[in-house]
Amino acid sequence: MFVHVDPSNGIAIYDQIVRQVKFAVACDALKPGNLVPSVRELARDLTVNPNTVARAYRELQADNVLQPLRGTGLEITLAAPKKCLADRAALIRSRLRSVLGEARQSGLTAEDIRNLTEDELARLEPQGNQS
Amino acid sequence: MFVHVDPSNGIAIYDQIVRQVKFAVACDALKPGNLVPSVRELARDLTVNPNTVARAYRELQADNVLQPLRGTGLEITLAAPKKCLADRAALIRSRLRSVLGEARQSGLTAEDIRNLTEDELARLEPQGNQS
Amino acid sequence: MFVHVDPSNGIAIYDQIVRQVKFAVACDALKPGNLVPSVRELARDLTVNPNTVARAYRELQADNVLQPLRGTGLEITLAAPKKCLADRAALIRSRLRSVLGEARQSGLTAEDIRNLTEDELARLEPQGNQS
Amino acid sequence: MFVHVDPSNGIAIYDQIVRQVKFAVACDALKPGNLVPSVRELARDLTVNPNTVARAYRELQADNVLQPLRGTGLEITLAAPKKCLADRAALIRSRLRSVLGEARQSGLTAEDIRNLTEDELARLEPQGNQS
DNA sequence: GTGGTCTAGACCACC
DNA sequence: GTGGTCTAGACCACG
Repeated sequence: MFVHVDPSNGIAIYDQIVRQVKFAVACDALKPGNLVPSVRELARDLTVNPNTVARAYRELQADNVLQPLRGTGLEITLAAPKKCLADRAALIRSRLRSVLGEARQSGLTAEDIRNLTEDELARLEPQGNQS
Repeated sequence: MFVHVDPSNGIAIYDQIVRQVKFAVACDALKPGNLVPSVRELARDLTVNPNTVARAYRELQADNVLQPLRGTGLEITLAAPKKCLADRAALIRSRLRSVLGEARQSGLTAEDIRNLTEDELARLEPQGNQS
Repeated sequence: MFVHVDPSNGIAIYDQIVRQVKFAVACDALKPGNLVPSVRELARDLTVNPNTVARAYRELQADNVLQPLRGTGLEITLAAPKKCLADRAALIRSRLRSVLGEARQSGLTAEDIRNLTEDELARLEPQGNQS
Repeated sequence: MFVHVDPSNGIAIYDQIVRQVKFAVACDALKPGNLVPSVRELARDLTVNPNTVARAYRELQADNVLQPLRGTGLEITLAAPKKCLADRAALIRSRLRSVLGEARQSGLTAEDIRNLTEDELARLEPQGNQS
């Protein structure tokens, strides 16, 4: 299963589902034409209210990531991978911008920030080396 | 005045006040022993309910940034500057870590991230050049 | 129900609630994962304003005793029992120290204090014999 | 001077003055017939609002610790020493009772409490050995 | 239903 | 004048 939710981490559950579906699409774990689990099935697996799953799927349809397949379920759209990758990149860029802006405001020099970044990149290398 | 709030930016008003006071302390704009504006005065200036300001000040007391002088007002504590600087640094480090982590997960190479960072730093240079 | 408040005993109502919840946790009457009564329910039971209960619960969250389950309620955290027991012990130790210090300052001998203590312990024995 | 106030320790300033005068009387540092400093003088020395000192003296008169000496000032009454000692003893007894009660409620045995008490008494011995 | 935020207005003790 | 507490009632997002 590609979704896990934590009801006590502050992020809305429906939003956790939305993000993880998008992430799975961005990673090619879900490809266009694949069916996502039914609302009831996913709700049971996550021990979550079906309304919550339905809301997540509704948002994913509004975002053109999912589309209904008449009488069958919801499938990943053709446009989804491109969209999810773009969304993710835009999100990262905006978060990076905001944290760098705050860092500068706090009096860190550009050099300080480069060093911090290298530190953190070095910590990340060993594991997720998808580059 | 060192506080401005935007009631429609998603962040709770009381929290905007908390953050800005801490920021002002971190910047030495507010020093230990200084009195912050009274609850009523700040509420009037921000056209916000006094309870909202009081809540912000209460949280700042819980964080040991403000200290009551009975019948007189609230003053910045001696420990505040150290605390606010440390908080700010820790916050930036953790946010940087999380955004870099996500960037790597999304398949960006360390080099991609360095380039993105340099782009954003270059955009920030002209203005807030406090380094 | 594990909370009773006395609006006229000098201690703020929200603080009475905070203390009693912590006490209930320290006594294992509330265990990690248990939900506390909803803000509105407890407010009704105590015939107190919901904001007052909400404030108490907010402080308990700040103290890492309660944790929100979005849309569901507030649960006792895993760390709560340890924290509440430690808090209580530390509180008692510090109060005992301060009263003994004052007693000595007032010219009571160690023996006087021992006698006073035994008197009071004897008065307490019959009732709350939880030892 | 026998009074020191800390405006930021949570206890009302007027109350700090009241307590310290009573304590000085209980210790024989102030004896019946001694004059206390004038309101203005004490207010200047403590850099405190004269109203605050006046209020403290008013309470001390109400408690029959001070009495006006026509056109001269306020003097310690004859009854003051006995009263201050008794007050202090009563206060200590009630605080001891409350902390012991809480300790028992928390599950400490009488023996635990005796040990705690001995520990704290031992810590106090070296210094204030007025017994 | 749940908690979170905000407004409005009251009363208190303290300086 | 100051902060602290409490009440009352509104609106929001979430499940």
